[in-house]
Amino acid sequence: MRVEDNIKKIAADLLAYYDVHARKLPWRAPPGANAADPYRIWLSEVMLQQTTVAAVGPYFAKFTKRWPDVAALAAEEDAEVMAAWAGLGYYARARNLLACARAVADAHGGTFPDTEEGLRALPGVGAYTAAAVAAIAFGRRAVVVDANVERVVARLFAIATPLPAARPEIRSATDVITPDLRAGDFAQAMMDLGATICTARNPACGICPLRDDCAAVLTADPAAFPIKAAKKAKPHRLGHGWWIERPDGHVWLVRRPDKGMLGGMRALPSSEWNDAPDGTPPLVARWRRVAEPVAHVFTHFSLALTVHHAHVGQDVTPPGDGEWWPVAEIGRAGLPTLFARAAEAAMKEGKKDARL
DNA sequence: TATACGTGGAA
DNA sequence: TTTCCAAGTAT
Repeated sequence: MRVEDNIKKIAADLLAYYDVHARKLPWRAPPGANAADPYRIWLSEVMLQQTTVAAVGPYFAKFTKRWPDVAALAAEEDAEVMAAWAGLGYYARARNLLACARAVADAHGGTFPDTEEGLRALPGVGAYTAAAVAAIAFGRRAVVVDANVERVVARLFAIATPLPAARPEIRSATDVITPDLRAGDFAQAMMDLGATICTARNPACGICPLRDDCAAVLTADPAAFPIKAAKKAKPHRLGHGWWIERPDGHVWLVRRPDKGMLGGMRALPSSEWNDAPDGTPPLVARWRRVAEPVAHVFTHFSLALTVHHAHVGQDVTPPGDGEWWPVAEIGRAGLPTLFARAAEAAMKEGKKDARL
């Protein structure tokens, strides 16, 4: 068989597999439906960045119900969107999501650009997302490379170069096997394959539709591809958080700066997070320390947050910008997971305190 | 090119 | 328990 035929066989095999086994996902137009809605495709792609399908599901449902189109999202207030995103992580995505929605609503007349280049210029839309939306929502031929595609392609061609150095090689190999027609389906098929068969661990090579096309399956350990550079050790940091409660059952919440960890999110006042954080509370009060620090693991460090709890007078205002939030409504504040856990620990401590 | 940036589930 | 990993982007 000629090389070009072999290349075409890969796309043909994969699309045949997809026609039968495509996962049914909320952001995929059902068979026979009208063309995909670019808003829903874009929203799902942003939510899915570094995030599992299972985690995205409820958030996608919530967002599309509350904000059915890009104009509705663009018109929403920042705090509402940030709170709705709380718990999903990587909060820069939520800030960029709003910026992008407003750019589309204002600068593009409410319509998403339909080219990779136009999409790429939007906030929070990188090489992957631009290619994915161009292909899936607009039927463009685009080379879509995410972690699934990287893994599948590295195995198909047994690419021995370690990541991240292998990226250019993987991209051009993906370009070669991407068909002119159905590039969107091809991309989604690659991702389905990577998520269900060509998985990172214990790939199911025995039932893989590309088994006959795969170089790695002929090696001793197909799962070893792609080769990856060793990871750095994760440092451990300490921090303090303060739960300041008023007699009328309100707690003091701050909004974190846009840049940095948990940027733009509501939070408890807290210290810097490092080897030896300053444990000086934001105000003078009778502080109780919650016995067990809240342990939390982020992407590049782990944190033990010591939570402190105090009741203050009704007329007290802690320093800095913030707001009094009803404790009974703390679930609606949109606290990121770390601070949701800290709040939980503080409230537990508060009940103990009340019994004394 | 390397680093910052969340979270929860699986092995 | 620990480690890895999931539809990446911005700087």
